[in-house]
Amino acid sequence: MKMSGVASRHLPGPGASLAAVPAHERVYRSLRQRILTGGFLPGKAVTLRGIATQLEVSPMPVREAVRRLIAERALDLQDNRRVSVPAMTALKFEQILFARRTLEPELATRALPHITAAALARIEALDDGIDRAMASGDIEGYMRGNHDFHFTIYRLAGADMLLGLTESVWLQFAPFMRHVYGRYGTSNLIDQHVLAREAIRAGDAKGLAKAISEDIMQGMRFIGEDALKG
Amino acid sequence: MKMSGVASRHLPGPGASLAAVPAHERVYRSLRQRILTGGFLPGKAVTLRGIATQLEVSPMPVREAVRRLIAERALDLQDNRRVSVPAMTALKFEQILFARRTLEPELATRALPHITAAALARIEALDDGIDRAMASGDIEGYMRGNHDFHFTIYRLAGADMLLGLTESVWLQFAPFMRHVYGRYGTSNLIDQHVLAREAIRAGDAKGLAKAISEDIMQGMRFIGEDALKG
DNA sequence: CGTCCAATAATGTGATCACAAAATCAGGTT
DNA sequence: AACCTGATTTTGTGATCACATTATTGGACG
Repeated sequence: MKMSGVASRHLPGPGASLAAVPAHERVYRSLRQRILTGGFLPGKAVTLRGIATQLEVSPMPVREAVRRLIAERALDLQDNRRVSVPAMTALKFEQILFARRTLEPELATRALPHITAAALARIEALDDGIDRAMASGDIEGYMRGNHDFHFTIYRLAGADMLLGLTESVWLQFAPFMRHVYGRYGTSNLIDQHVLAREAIRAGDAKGLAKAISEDIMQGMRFIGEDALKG
Repeated sequence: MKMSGVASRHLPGPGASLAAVPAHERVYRSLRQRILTGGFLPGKAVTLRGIATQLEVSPMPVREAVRRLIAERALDLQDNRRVSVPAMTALKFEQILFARRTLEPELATRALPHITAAALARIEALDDGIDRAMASGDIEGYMRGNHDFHFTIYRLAGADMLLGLTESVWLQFAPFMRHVYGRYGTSNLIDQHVLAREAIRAGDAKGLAKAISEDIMQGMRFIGEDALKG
C-alpha cells in the first residue's frame, strides 16, 4: 500500500487535540515498549521497512526512532549496518548490575520524601497488578508492571538526568527479563516489592534502598543464570 | 547551491579506502566534538539546515545525528521543536556531580590493571599537551585534551556500557567547561592530574580513584560558581 | 546430497520535495 | 518610542525516489 503523492498526507485524524505527537515519537515509544516487554529476539535483525510497514508509517520516522534507540544502547548497529537487540555478555551483565545497584537505590532514596499517600496507593496498585499478571500468566503485563512499579517510584526523585541513565540501563537488560518471569515466586525468596512498600510506609530510607537493591540482585541473578550460562 | 538530481551523488572521493563512514556518523562526530569543546552557546537554537550547510551535507544525515545527540542529552528538543544545548540548572548540576563521582573513579579503578607503560606514556603526553594548550591560550585544545586524558584512562577499563553512561554525562557539562579554563592553575590548587599519574605509576588504585574524584570536585566547583550563580 | 556462484531481492543511506507550524520582519497605530 | 498585527521567511517533519551494498535465492556442477 503506497500513498499516491500528496493524497492523505499529514492527516491529523480525529484525536489530534493538542500538541500532536510526531510520528517518530510514536514509533519510538512503540519500539521502546516492545523492547521493554521482551518483544524482540536478541540478535535477530530488525529492518526499517519492516517496522515501517507494521506501524503504518514511512521508513523515515522509523529511522529517527531507531537511531535514538541505538544511542540509548537499546539497539545495536552491527558493522553490516543491520540493527538488532544486542546479546547479553558476561561483561555487560556485570556492568549493568553495578549501574543498577548504584543508581536505583539512590533514586529510591531521593524519591522517598516525595511519595505522597496517593502516590503510594498507585505504587501498591501497580504491585498488585504484577501479582495478577503473574497469576493469569500474562508475561507482558508482568514485565510492564515491574517496569512501572520501579519507575513510578524513581520518577518522584525529581532527578531527570539520573533517571535517564537508568532508563538506558533497563533497555539493555529488559529483553532478557522474560526468563525471570517463570521463576517469580517459585522459589522461597522474600518478596522485595512488599518490603519496599513497607519501607515507604515507614519512611525508612535505608530499608527502601535495601529492598530495591535486593530486588535487583534477585532479578539479575535469574537473568545471569539464563542468558549467560543457558 | 543545490545539487541537480543525480549528479555528483555518493561520490566516494579519493579517500574512501575502507568501510566508508556514513555521513550521519561524520556529522555526529563533528557536532559532538563541537559540543565537547564548548562550540555551542547554551540555549541558542541550532537549525538542521544551518548545520547541513556548514558541513556541506543534506539536512537528512544531520537529522539523524541530532536525534542521536538528543537521546544522549547533549542536545535538548524544546516543545517548540527547536534544538539547543540545554542550560545548566542547580538540579542537573548536582546529579551530574553524583554521576561523575560514582562512575569515573570506578572506571579509573577498573582501568588501572590494564594501563601498560605505553598507555601511561600516552596519558602523560596528553596531560603535557593540556599544559601546553594552557600556556598558549588554546582553550579548545585544553578542553579536548582534558577529555582525552580522562577517557584514554577510562577506555582501558573495558567497560563499554559504563563508559557510554559517562560519555553522556560529559556531553551535559562540557559546554560549561570554558569557564574552568581561566581558573586552571591560577589558584593554589593541587594538580590532580599529576597525582593521578603518580598513582598509576605506583599501581595505587585508591590513590587514583581519589585523584580523579578530587579533579572532578575542583572542575565542577568552577562550573557551579560560574554557570549557576554567574 | 552438498557446494559454489550468478542473479535477484531486500536493506540502509542520502537527496529532494511538500507542507504545516513557528519565528521573524514591516508597517501602521497609539 | 513601544505595541500590536499582518505578511513573509524559516524550520522541522514526513514521504518518496535513487543508488550502492548486503543478503537471499536458485540452479548447475561436483
